[in-house]
Amino acid sequence: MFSKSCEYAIKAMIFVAQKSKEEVRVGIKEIAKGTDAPEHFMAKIMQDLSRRKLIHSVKGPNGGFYMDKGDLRHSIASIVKAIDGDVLYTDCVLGLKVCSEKNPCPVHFEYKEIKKNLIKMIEG
Amino acid sequence: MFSKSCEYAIKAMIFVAQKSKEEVRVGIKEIAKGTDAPEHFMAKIMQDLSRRKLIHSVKGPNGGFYMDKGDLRHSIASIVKAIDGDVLYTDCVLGLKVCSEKNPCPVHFEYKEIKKNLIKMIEG
DNA sequence: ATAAAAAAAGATAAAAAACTCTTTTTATTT
DNA sequence: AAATAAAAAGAGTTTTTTATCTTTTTTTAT
Repeated sequence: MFSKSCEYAIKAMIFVAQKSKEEVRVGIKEIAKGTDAPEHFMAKIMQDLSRRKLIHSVKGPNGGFYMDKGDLRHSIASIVKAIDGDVLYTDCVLGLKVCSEKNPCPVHFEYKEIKKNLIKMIEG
Repeated sequence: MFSKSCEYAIKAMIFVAQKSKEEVRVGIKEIAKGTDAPEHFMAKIMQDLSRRKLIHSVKGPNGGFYMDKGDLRHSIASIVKAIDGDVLYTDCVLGLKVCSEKNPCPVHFEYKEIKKNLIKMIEG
């Protein structure tokens, strides 16, 4: 459903969110350990999330990642969009290039409902 | 959601199913063309499907792939299971290793319903 | 200055996708 | 029957993508 990167990103955001409630900044090592993800891979993902303003970071000693009030309001959907793009929103489940209301794939209309729920889920 | 192989497999099965209604056997080339998939990659997938008895094949001149009455009754689910295994059935959407009723991920219960519908969709 | 941290760039490894070549089977032709 | 050719089956290689690791740079508190 989601890429590895995206799964790690979601885990990391949840992890940092919890720490941020305690007003604590967390370093990449701690995040990697707390989500059992490979440290350097996670580092790259955190950079992405920070570049896309889903999370805050401060460099230097005592630095680390944290989320402010605004960041905490972000949905899982915004993480997914940031990392995987919006394929979930736009693409046919069966991967057909031509799949639309007028030219539907065999599961088009059934999936339409499911997709709606999926989106509701990650935006909730 | 599904792997490329799986998407191709589904397309191929639909393609062959249509032809089989006309009592026609189709060769790998025709299948590849009809689904715009790479021919040799598709060949491998068709071998898989045939090995797993989801489709029939005959070698030699005028040979090709076809589906009998029984094959036509197969659901998309059986194709997915044959190619991708049953990750869809068993794994956590967020990819958590520990995710269960007792130890649920943040979307566990919401996804539970969605998964039910997804399964209904591909088994229908 | 020093050291601790993230940011950035780029290399390597693993997995998935795509391709090539060889073998086996079998209907058709001679 | 034997030879031929058409097709799938199978084994193995290359390419592409995704995931992971390494090294260097920048920032900043001490």
